[in-house]
Amino acid sequence: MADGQARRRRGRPGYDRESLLAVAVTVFNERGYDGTSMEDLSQRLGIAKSSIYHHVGSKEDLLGLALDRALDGLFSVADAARARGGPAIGRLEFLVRGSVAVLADRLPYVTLLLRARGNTVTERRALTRRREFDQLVADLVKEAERDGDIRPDIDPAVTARLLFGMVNSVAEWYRPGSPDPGSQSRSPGNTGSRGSAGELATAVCAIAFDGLRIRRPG
Amino acid sequence: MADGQARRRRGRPGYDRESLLAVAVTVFNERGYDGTSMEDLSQRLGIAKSSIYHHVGSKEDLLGLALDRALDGLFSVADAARARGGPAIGRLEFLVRGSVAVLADRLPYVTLLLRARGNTVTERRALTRRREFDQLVADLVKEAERDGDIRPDIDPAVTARLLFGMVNSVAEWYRPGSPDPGSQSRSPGNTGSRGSAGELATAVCAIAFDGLRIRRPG
DNA sequence: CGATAAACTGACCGATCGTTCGGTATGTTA
DNA sequence: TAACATACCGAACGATCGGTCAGTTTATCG
Repeated sequence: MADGQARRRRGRPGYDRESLLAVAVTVFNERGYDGTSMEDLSQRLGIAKSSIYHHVGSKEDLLGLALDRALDGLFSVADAARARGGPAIGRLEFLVRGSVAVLADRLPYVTLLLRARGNTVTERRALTRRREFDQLVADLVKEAERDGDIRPDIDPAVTARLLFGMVNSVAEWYRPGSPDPGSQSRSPGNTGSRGSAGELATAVCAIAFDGLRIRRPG
Repeated sequence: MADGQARRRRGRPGYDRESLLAVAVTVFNERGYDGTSMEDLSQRLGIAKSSIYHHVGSKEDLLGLALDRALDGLFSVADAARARGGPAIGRLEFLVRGSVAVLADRLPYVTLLLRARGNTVTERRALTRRREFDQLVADLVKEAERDGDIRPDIDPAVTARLLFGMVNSVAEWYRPGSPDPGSQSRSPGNTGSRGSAGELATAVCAIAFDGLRIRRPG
C-alpha cells in the first residue's frame, strides 16, 4: 500500500513471512489450528516442511502473528470509537460498523481469533486481549442504557454478548466479494454471502438496533 | 427420566457410555476436539487410556455420538415448529425460542456441533445435517418476509444467518444456572451469563424482533 | 565476476498420537 | 458358590507429530 509497486526483493524468490502466513491462516481456518500439521501446511505451500522454519520459529509463532493481526484491527476501531465522543449509542453503532469492517477486511485472522480455545500461552495471551475488547463493548452498552437509548429490560451484559455474537457470527459465512459500488445484495440467486462489507454492516445495525419485524401502523 | 430411581446395573461399577461421553464432551469443548488426546481424556476420567475403548470404538465415535445428540435436539424443535402451523413469523419465533432451549439443555453437545470443521467423515455427516437445519431457517425467514412480517430491505438469507448467528453465539458464554422461578437476571453483580434459558430466549427474541433501541415518541 | 542475501531441502530426532491385546478386578444373579 | 456381566489395566504397536541441522539453490548488488 505504501510504496506502490512492491519493490523486487534481494535473494531467491519465494515466500516471505507475510505471504506464508496468509496461506497458513487459510489452512488453519479450514482444518482448525490443532487439526493442521506442519506437513499439511508444507503441502499447501508447495515447499518442504523444514522450509517453513526459515520464515517462522514455530507453529505457535504462526498462530501468534495471525491473532495479533486480528486484535490490532479490533483495538484500532475501538480507539477510533472512543476518540469519536458523543453519546454512547452513537459510539456503539460506530464500533459495530467498524468491527464488521475489520472482520471483513481481515476475515481469516479474526476467524482464527474467534475460535481460539486457550490451549497454549499464545492463545491465552490473545484471549486476554480479546476479553478487554469485550469489556469495552459491555461498558459502552451499559452507558447507552443509562442514557436511556437502549431498552432497559435486558441485562446490558447479555445485550452486549448477543450483539457481538451476531457481529462475530459473520465470520462463519461471509466471503468477501464485489466491493461497494452499486452492488445490490437483493439480486436473484444471491445467497447473501457476497455483498459488500458496508451493506453487511448496515444489515447488522438494522436488525440489532431496529429489529427485524415490520412495525405496523396502529 | 423413565424409571426414576436409576436401577443398579449389573457387573463392576464405573463409567458407562453415557457418563463417559458427558465427561469427554466437556473436555472436547475445553481444548477442542483435535486438541484433546485420549491421554487427556483418560486423565480427566481417572481411568487408563485403554479403558476408554471398552465403552466406545474410537475417538471419532465419541464425537459422532455427541454431534447426533445436538442434531437430534435441533431437528426435534424444527419438527415441532413445522407441526405448529400458523404464520411463518410465529413459527420462526417458536424455532428461535426452541433452539435457545436446546442450546441451553444440551449445551456441550451443541457447542461441539457449532465448532465442527468437517475434517473427518463423522464431522462432514454432521455438517450436512446442520446445513439442512439452516436451510429450514432460511426458508422460514423468506416466507415471513413474503408475508410482510419481516423487513424487506435485507436479504432473507442474510437475515437468517445473522438471527441464528446471535442464537448460536449463546453457546460461547451461557452457563446453565438457577432455573426459571423468580430468578431476575437484572440483580446486582450478575454477569448475565447465568439467567434461566427462558429469560435468555426472551432476550434474544426481544433484540432480534424488536431491536435494542428505545423507540422515542414523536 | 565474487559477495551477499534470501529461500529451500532431505534426513533425522524424540515425543506423542490413536489403537490393540491378553489379562484382571469387582459387582449382580441364580 | 459358580456363572455371568461389566469395567478396568499395563505394555506395546506403527504412524505421525513439531522441530533441528548441515548444506544447496537462486536471486540481486557492487
